[in-house]
Amino acid sequence: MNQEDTSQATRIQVIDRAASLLDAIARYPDPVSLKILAAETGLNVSTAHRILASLIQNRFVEKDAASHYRLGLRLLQLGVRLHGNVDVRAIARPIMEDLRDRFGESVNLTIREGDSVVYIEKATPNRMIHVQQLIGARAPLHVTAVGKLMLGAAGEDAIRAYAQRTNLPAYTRNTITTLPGLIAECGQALARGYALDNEEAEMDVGCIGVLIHDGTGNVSAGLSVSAPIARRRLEWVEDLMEAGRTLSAQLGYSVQAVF
Amino acid sequence: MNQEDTSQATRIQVIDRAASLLDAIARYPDPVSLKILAAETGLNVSTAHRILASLIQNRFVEKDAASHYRLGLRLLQLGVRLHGNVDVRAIARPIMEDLRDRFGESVNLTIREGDSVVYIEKATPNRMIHVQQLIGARAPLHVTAVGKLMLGAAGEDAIRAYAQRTNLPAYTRNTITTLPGLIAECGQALARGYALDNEEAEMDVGCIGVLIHDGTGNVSAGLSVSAPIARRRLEWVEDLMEAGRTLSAQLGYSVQAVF
DNA sequence: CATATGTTTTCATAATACGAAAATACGTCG
DNA sequence: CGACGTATTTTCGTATTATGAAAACATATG
Repeated sequence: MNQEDTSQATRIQVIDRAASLLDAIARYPDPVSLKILAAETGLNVSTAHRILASLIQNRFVEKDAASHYRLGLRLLQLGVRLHGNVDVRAIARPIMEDLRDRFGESVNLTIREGDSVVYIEKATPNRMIHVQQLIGARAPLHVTAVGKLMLGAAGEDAIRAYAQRTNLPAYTRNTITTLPGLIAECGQALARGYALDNEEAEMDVGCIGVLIHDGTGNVSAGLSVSAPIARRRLEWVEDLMEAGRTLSAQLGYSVQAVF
Repeated sequence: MNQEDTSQATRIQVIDRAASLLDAIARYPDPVSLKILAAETGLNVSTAHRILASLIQNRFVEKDAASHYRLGLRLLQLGVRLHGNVDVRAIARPIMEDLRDRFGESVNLTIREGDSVVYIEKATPNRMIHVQQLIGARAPLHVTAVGKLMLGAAGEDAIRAYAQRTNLPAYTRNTITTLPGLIAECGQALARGYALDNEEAEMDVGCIGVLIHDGTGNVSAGLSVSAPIARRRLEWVEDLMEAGRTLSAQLGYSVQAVF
């Protein structure tokens, strides 16, 4: 009598519903009415109302004078406390700002989650035209510079498994969609220490990415510059790699292991 | 048979429990075991396990190889999309960084929530010793510079009600704990356009704060510098007020209304 | 003022989340 | 290596809990 369960495990209905309400609210830039939220989530109005009331009590949601709902501050409070990443972000910020000023382009910090990279921090320049990435946004590994490095670091078997799972969907006509092509690209990128994204995620956008390692030697994040393809300069590679080394060092990474 | 309900309204058990699990996880800097989480929240292990599994499916929580739990990226994703405040933060950041460089001290952006101010953005200097405020942290209105301005802007009746509700708890020996004292202080602060905090929240910490207004003329946030009291300079007041005016203007506030 | 539209509350009911206990996994020490 | 202690995960009958239809209430609209 229920819809197919996305992942077969035992789900908790209310939590799934609460999550979809939060998503629905997030989708709108302005506070949203109960009516709309109920419609968007397919919930009965009274159910939606009750769940929202509970979310309000827990400060995940706020309600304004007109009974319109918006996200609550508890989310911010929890969001900035994300394990470990909080350190990377704090440490990375000055470095990112420096790069942004040097290049005059957007600099992003990403981490891997599943088969995606997630943007966790950004520094954007004051130019009219620059590449904008929303914090929390995601992109598949094989269409981003940092993602390809992460795949390379994960090894050939992992790349095969990734390709199998995702089928390497194309985002632009430059997206790498063949397994041999991806393996070659990731390996090469890893070997030279940086990766390029030549309009593979979006036309007219080019990136350069490097990996960040933490104290235990694991890949903990990725640092990248994104620019309109015509403005991207390969001269940035050196600065970017240097910044990556600095950041990794500040996280306790020592390069010795390589030799 | 149940515990007293904190707020008499109809609560949803699972959501309350999920929220307290999230809080428990947030309390620890490192990933936490199920055992501990169950103990902290007073939940049955199997219940905690089930709820956590659901939170994981919804990406609010992650589980590492050792079955230890940490906060998930969905929180970040949602946290940065907070209505409206997202604008203030984005617009304020460069201004805050400028002030930080000018003063060499921590600059904070706060908003009011209930009887507290909540820190929503900060810019910290590179000095060894500086005042640290965690984003999402809270402080009562009457012990902070910005809070006193907000009280002043809310009017004398509101101050009375606030005093009644909170009883004006003392945080240091400088905290204002009398109603007449608070009314006088808030009124004066509002009139001159800035407020001081002279070690009222924490000994050795002094602040200067100003209000930020949005396009509709409402108080939307507060901007403040925090410094070790010995380093705080009243000369900063002008710069800070100017920054506040700039920020308010960028949010669409026009001063004309005052006259 | 009447009508329409949206929000909030109520309440009987069925479905849902509960938790004790069993099963499984993981270490650790003799 | 095997046996014991500890933590995690799964199972399953049951009672509690969340559900949603409908009624009451609030707010806009013509």
